[in-house]
Amino acid sequence: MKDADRSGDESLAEVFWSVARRLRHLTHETLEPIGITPGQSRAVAVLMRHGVMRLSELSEHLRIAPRSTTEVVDGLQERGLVERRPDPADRRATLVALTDAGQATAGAIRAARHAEAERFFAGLDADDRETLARILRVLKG
Amino acid sequence: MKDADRSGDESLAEVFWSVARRLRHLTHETLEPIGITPGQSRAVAVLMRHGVMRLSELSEHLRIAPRSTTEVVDGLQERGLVERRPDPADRRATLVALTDAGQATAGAIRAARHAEAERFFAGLDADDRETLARILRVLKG
DNA sequence: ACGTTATGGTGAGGTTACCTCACTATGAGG
DNA sequence: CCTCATAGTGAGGTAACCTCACCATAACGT
Repeated sequence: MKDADRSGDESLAEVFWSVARRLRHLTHETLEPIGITPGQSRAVAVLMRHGVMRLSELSEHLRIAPRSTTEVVDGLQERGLVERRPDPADRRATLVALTDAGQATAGAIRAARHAEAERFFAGLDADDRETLARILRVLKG
Repeated sequence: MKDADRSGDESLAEVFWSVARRLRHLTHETLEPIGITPGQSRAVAVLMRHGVMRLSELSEHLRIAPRSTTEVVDGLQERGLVERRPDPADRRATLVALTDAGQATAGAIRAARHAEAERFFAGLDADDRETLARILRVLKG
């Protein structure tokens, strides 16, 4: 009865949220052994890809408020994964840089994320994945 | 610069979250004039579709903890959209039913949601929507 | 019929991941 | 050098979840 219902209530948006929910749980599980939150993991990925940057710049990449970025960076700094340095070009600004430990962790995260994606998208063949990517890019706006 | 970056950092999962973010904001906007939260709206939809049910049953439909359902129902009750009644068959249980106002609001929600979906999925043709639905159902697990 | 165990709902309190507002220090333009 | 803008952060708030403990009631085993 429950299982029958569970496919019952669903508009496209509803299904989307079901999937989001599953992905969120999976991500949480994946990241927990590494001792990092999803938000922190995103920040590490950005820093890995683009290198040292200002806090404000990081918040643009993450698309969250600057104040929220402060918190993410605080968390990473506590874990010794990033460091703050003064920006020599602007004494108001703070640069955020991955430490060596941070770069090592970034590798671990990448591997874990990759494995997670494999598990999550296991039901889809290459065509479906590509189609999904295309459609999502449209919806991203 | 921002816009260029915004297409930069993205695995399939990242894009998925971007879309989720956009949908969340849009939904919030849609529901705000009606004075209802997204969670409450989901509950109303379930009640509209399946009629009177126990709180515990509602929490299964919503896939949230029973305690959380209590809160959603509290909110709806405050707004006069649902009422609680004792279950004649089990004195421990509480039935949740839409009031007349609740049913009227459900109609308004449906219309608003529909318009929202139109806006959100505007970039997709019928084929793409169907494909997306199929893929998401797979990912839902 | 009666003690044990399970279930339905909720109080209390916590978490996560965001937010806004106000403030300080600094920079930049007229 | 005075005014206005910008970078980061303290303080405090919110939404939507969660667990744990508890009470009332029900269901079961003997």
